[in-house]
Amino acid sequence: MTILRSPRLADGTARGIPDATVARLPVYLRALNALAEQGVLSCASGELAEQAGVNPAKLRKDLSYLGSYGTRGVGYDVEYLRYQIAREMGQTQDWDVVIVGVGNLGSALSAYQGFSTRGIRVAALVDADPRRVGTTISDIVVSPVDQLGAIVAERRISIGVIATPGEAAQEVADRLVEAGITSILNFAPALVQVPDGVDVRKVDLSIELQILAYHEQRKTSSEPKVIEA
Amino acid sequence: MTILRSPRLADGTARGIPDATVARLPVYLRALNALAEQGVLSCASGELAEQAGVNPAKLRKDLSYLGSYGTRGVGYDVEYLRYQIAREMGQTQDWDVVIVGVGNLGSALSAYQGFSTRGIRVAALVDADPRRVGTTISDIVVSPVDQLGAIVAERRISIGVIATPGEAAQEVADRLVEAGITSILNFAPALVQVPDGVDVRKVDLSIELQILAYHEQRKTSSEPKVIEA
DNA sequence: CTCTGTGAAGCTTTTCACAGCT
DNA sequence: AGCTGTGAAAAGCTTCACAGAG
Repeated sequence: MTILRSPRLADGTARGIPDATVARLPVYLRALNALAEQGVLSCASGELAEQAGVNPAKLRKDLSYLGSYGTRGVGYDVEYLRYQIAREMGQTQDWDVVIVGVGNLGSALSAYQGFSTRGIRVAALVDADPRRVGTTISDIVVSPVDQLGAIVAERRISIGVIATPGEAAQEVADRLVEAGITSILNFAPALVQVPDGVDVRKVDLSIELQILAYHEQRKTSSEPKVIEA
Repeated sequence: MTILRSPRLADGTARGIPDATVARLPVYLRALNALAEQGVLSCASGELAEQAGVNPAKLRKDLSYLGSYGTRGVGYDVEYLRYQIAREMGQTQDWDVVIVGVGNLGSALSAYQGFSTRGIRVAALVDADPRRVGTTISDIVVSPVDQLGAIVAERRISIGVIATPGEAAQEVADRLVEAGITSILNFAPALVQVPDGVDVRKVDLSIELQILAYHEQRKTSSEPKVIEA
């Protein structure tokens, strides 16, 4: 898991945006799209921040890493800012992804409506189970794992999604890396080891619920704050 | 979105574990389970940290917020530590959750194998579409939205999962809150507003891929680092 | 000697508050 | 006057390095 960092390079365009900011830029993009749909042409940091669910100062600081795209005394041009963020995020092109594992989760991801409007295209599906190979899911024919290399090369895919059970995750990651994938989104409840230069992000569905359960427990158990004599 | 914080209370048991630590405790729990399955009875912070994919110092610091459960010169008793973390996380009980929206994602979540072993039980499914109401998914009959209050009260559910399209998210959140839910996991690509005292966590599938795409873009574009004359 | 538990240092992220542009 | 862009302060998180228990 390599997360490239270079806090602030002093060359032409400002480079090296903090991770926390990168994670929020897609949120701003969505907020700007919502405003654009409502016909809003221009907005102040406060309005955009509200749409995005962040504090206005944080929003301005985040945007300042990209450049000075606002107008003092006025605010931001919705369309212009939208384009600038999209460009910075690499969203002026579409990104093809391959999903490995077409069980319930993999199938749900293949059908997910939210991807296409965010520059993500599910380009290929792969599964190890011969009974699933050849079936069609969301208009895509499922390929066998051993064709991964060919698919990735032919379609120039650089992002892979692991949607298999935890036990298979490491082997799938190895195959993805071998096939030339350099970014992996891992939904399997397992750590995967990858060589330098390959990024991995992990989404763990149980962990999110476990964190909520923790807070839930504290809400109910800490209510009677009795001081003992 | 209320995230309760109280950095360090000086009462009996150490209270107020940092958010970052809470988010990692389930990872340690999984690592400990893996070690227990391999028959390992005791382990040092280094081994456990490796299993969990973190730095040993961070692991020890995290555990120190719970208490002193290790033995100097030796390490941690796997079973004992597992129990202590589980207790802290509220995992000595099972948590019932209700999933709203049984489209592809909701169905996948209902069938997700990883929940049961982590103390999460999908207790009810709800959908607004009358064609889905009454169908059975993963052995659970889908109920109509207007029964949410009754279901939540009867089964004493405190955690709700939103797996609807973005447009429906706010209304679903309102209904969940009205029904008495105090923790929400939101998979819909939209912000939801909730009153104080209700926790919301958000998982956004596109955003994770957009972040990977950003790093991917920089990998390829910054390769030829040519200095101009 | 080994490995934990933890102050202290270092780094990142957030928030404040205001100078400066329009 | 209004709102951005940003240094500087504050808060939070990670890592170091070592005292101290076994």
